[in-house]
Amino acid sequence: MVKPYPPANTRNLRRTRVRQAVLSCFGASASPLAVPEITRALQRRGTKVNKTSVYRELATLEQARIVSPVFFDDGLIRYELTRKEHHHHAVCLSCRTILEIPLHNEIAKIEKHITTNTKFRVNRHELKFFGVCKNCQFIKRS
Amino acid sequence: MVKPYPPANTRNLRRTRVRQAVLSCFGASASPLAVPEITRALQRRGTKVNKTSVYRELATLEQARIVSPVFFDDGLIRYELTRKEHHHHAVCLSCRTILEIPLHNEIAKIEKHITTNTKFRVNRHELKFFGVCKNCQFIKRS
DNA sequence: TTGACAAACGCAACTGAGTTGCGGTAAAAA
DNA sequence: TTTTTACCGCAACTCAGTTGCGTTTGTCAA
Repeated sequence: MVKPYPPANTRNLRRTRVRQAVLSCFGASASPLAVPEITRALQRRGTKVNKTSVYRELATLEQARIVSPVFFDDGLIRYELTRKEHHHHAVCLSCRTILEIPLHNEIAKIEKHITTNTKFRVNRHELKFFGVCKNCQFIKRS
Repeated sequence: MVKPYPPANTRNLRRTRVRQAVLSCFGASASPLAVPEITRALQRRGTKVNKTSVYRELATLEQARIVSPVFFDDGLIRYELTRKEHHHHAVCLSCRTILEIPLHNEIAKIEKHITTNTKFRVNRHELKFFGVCKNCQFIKRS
């Protein structure tokens, strides 16, 4: 299990059926997950959960800093376990696998450049790459 | 009017009421526009348009390379007039204004770095900044 | 162990973006 | 003017995400 950072606010977080089920999905997946994916995954393994509960569970886990939202271009709100190190994502357009790419220093430099040049105060950024992963480059497509 | 790039495929594009109305919105706005925004803007000025027509119009304009989609984190698909120069966006979280920031070389360097290190072939990327623009930094909030 | 209380849950109904099918309208060519 | 077909509007739909509300359940204190 990955340790959350910053220290999660787990006060008042009960050990419940839905919570454990949702967290187990994150433990089993390398990629960020959206509600429909979580719901389907749990249904497949026979765990019945209401979608409203999953939405609320993710809101709770986000507030507790246990998960963080990730946005791609399909309109879904995905979540991943909160990490200490800021990182970026590379989405394989063939198999939809999501690679993690840490680029802390490079972007920090760019942010400084923007602030000094345009007076826009940058709070946060989002950077993602779309392309084809190592594996899929060697797979013939029908 | 900004010249589109690459050269737009305007064959079979008729000069119609909805098309002119939608294009006029892009001419009047510095920020990327989503369908609900376009529809509301046109209604405000008394131009009645069906939302389905606007969706289809944007699909047509995108295929003709006249507009390009832009994605932020609110789930809406926005569009802007296609530009020759690739650029990035900075979203002011206070007034929702969208600044344009060209960073061509910096990101190209990073992409090369990724390809050589991870063998992930990058097709395109998306980079956006969120923060407070120059103007809003000097406005007191209630 | 039990009772109380708040957190958590499920259900139904809703919102709002985006899509589809189809029949009617109109721009532009013949 | 006629013909062709791009374009348009309407109704009905899908699907992610939200809200209200009544019920269940985990936890803690007595």
